[in-house]
Amino acid sequence: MPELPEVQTVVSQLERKVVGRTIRGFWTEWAKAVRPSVAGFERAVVGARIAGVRRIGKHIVIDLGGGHSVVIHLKMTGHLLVKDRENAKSEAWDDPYNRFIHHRFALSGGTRIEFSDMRKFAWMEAVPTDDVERLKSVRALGVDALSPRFDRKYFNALLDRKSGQKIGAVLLDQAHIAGIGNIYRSEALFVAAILPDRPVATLAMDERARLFRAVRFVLRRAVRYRGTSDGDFRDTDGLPGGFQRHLGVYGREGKPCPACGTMIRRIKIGQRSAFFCPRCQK
DNA sequence: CTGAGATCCTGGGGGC
DNA sequence: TGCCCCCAGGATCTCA
Repeated sequence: MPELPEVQTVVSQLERKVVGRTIRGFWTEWAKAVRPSVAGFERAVVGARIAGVRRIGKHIVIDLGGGHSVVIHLKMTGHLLVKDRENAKSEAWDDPYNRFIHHRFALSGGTRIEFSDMRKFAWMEAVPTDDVERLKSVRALGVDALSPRFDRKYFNALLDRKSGQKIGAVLLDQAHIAGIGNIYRSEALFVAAILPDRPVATLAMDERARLFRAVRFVLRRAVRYRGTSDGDFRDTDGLPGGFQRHLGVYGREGKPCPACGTMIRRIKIGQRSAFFCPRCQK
């Protein structure tokens, strides 16, 4: 599932491959995912030059020369695939991703961006660039987990406010810290050696400090590995990431903890699975 | 403010 | 082998 590291991987690759190109055409077969409407979207993007690509939490923002931006959320199974004349026949484009291409951008120079999404939860919206921050789903975000604004002070103030909640729930809430999803909340808590259902109020100062460092450490490391392809994440080349080989606990229920060999367990926190080692994490 | 549950989708896994 | 059911998951919305 695309979380911060996966989205950052896509954004970095798009920056390299499509900035400077002009959008020549747009096609879609799933209008529900296109806002404000297919016609409005087309008007904003066709003919515009791609000026830059950036990330806000798990959102991808493609800034266009004409004063508009395209905001994209990949949700669980969205993929952006960049195909050009050289790689169009690559084996990496095998199913299943090609089967679920619902939108396609034709760019200058024969390049295409194909948007595949098996579950059809992903969406994109064309808005004036000045209004990106005012988009409801962007405005609702807390501080990005890898931005300098996410610091110990912010984290401490947040935990002071959320003392009654479970730490696993706080990490997942995008309104507090943007970018952490189900994979990296479990991984960060494992690295910090803290149980996911600990009430925030029970965390000692050294545990808070450890968790803050663990969040940044895990996310940065996952970005370096081009994300986790536990399920179906693929980068813009159709290639899986590499961080799944370095997961400590996520998706490993019943398997031995890499640190101590104890069986990894799973519980529900905030309606979602949280994985942990009952021995390493306190 | 908080948490629970439903919703949006569809492939895949488990059970029979 | 085949069918049915349920689950996964990000985010939003409604309801208690």
